[in-house]
Amino acid sequence: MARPLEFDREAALDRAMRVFWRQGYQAASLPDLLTEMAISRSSLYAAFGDKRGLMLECLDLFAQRTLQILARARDGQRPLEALRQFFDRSVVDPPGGKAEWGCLLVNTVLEMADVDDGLSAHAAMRLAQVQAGFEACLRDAGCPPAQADELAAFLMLVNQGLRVSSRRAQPLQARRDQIATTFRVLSAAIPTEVAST
Amino acid sequence: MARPLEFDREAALDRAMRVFWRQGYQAASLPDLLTEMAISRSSLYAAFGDKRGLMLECLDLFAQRTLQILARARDGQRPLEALRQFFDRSVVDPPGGKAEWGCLLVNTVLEMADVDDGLSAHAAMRLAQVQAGFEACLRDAGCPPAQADELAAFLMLVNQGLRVSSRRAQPLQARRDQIATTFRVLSAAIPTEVAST
DNA sequence: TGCGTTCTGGACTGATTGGTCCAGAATGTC
DNA sequence: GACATTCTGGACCAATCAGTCCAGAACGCA
Repeated sequence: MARPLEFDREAALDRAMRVFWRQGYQAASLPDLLTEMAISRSSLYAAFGDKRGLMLECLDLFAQRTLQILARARDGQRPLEALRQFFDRSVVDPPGGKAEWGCLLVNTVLEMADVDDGLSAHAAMRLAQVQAGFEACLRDAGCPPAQADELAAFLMLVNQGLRVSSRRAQPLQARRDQIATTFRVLSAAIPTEVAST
Repeated sequence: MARPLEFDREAALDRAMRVFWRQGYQAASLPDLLTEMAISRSSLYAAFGDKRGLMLECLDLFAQRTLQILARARDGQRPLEALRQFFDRSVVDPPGGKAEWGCLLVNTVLEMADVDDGLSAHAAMRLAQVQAGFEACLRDAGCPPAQADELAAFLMLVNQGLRVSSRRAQPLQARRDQIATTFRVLSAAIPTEVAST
């Protein structure tokens, strides 16, 4: 054995994720990535395979962090309040990035559909996991399964829409208003015993 | 004067729009565009300037058609029913394209943000016009101005979310369900005199 | 200290990109 | 029919892309 470590793989992956998040997959060139990650070409290929492999790991990392946000919000919080907090956090101060970059998963689903179906589908799959998180949260709130499924799909719709709004250079307040409207509209539509749980 | 016409500019623009719509701006290569448009390189540059100029015209064309759909739906229809019809149509059989391609404006806003801010902003501006169309429709339904503004923003949120869902390979029925949920939730939240107008 | 292994910087490659250019074909006018 | 003008196909260009490769540096072990 010799020369045991190379660089901080985790930190480099985090940096790469930020580049893909901000610029998208295609526009993120190797030089862009290498500069931000502060490693050399050979190191990248040795550690992550190729650009596509790096992207897959970034998608997984982003999804994992998103699920963490949701999990933390659920901790000791009324389920519906947890969901609202999740949206607020995503749109105001996402950890490790800027709200104006939207959501890496949503960005990738759109950008890579019909370009690299595998990448798009992978992002879509992770998005489905987040939706499952919404559903679990609604069940906790006492929603019957059928309604939890329906409303989770609706919340994912709103999540996707918000992430698009985030990239439209709309003022922060406009996005806050959209969240407020969503939950006002939502709480008017679900049984009161759920809304207040 | 000599050699008066060259090719059908309008038809070529329509073909180009489909390529950008399906593949996105960056992934649509000049060869891709030229093949689909069935013209030569020189003709494209003579008629549209460059790839970016062509894209700008495609965005305008897409926006114009989207507004037409909304206008036609409003014609002799209860305003709220017109909106529902607009969403159904967009998600089921958009004219000149496939629902699975989502919305060219939404796709472009996301793809080109932080890559070509001008293009992204142009798409966002057209999207704002569509939102203004929603607002006008709600006013027709008797919404007070403040509420029309708020709900139009909410409907745009749903529109954006639906267009993302369209690219997630979700079955058509799932998207239909999301529309149904949206309007069920929506009609529970607005004054009954508006909902029934 | 010296060996063996692993990592790394940078040169290199072939393919593809958007864009330019020009010779020649096509057409309306006289 | 000849000219002037416009359009078009395809060769061409520089720049950039992702990915490969190798010589040498860096380190652990003995």
